[in-house]
Amino acid sequence: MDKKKTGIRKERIPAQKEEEGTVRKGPWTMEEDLILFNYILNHGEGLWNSVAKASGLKRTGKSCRLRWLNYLRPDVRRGNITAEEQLLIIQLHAKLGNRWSKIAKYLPGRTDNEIKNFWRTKIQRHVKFSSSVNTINTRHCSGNSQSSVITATDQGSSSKGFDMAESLISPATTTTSFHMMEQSNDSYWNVEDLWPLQLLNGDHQVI
DNA sequence: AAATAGCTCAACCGCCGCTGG
DNA sequence: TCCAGCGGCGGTTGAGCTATT
Repeated sequence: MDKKKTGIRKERIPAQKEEEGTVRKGPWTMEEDLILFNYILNHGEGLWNSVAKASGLKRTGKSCRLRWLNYLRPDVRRGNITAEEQLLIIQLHAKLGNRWSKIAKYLPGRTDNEIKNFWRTKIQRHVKFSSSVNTINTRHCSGNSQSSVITATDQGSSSKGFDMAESLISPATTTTSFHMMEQSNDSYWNVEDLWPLQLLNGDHQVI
């Protein structure tokens, strides 16, 4: 979305006093990204609590891990989920259910968060819409959570998932439901932007 | 032009499983 | 065996954006 071009999002939580020991929450700043990026480049992934402490970021280890995995990782791909990927997601979801991290493993460069968001915003809405219009037969698809429409409780349901995948990827639906996939690939600052900056080796200098 | 409804997605929360002491 | 710490995961939230009225 273009919102990403507009700069850093407003703090979700009102700017906290930067007291010693307080944990920062909300959107990451470019400076924080750079620090984390440099740190992981130099020390590698893992031991996230140590990363959080040693890097000087006032973030939790979890937050650092999430930021790295979902955004900073060099191999992360953003936006433009292809029709093939959509099909794969649908098929895998039919097999695996809401195992987003498992599904993500089959989609190199895609994060579980991205797939989860994709499913919720695109597929689930589509299914809801379709079921209300076409009364899709979902008798065999039992829900296992509030947010799940199709699940893998029935391991033999993969073919059903495939049926739905075909229906979703059909040209008609592709042009209607999926044309909104044309989203921008950029963000506030691209990860690529951090590569030259990492030469600064984490001295917090931001151009 | 303004209001508002709808959509997207980054980030948080809470739970669970694993591991080491 | 129990417990604490940690990482990983799935669900949820809400800010910011776009589209529509």
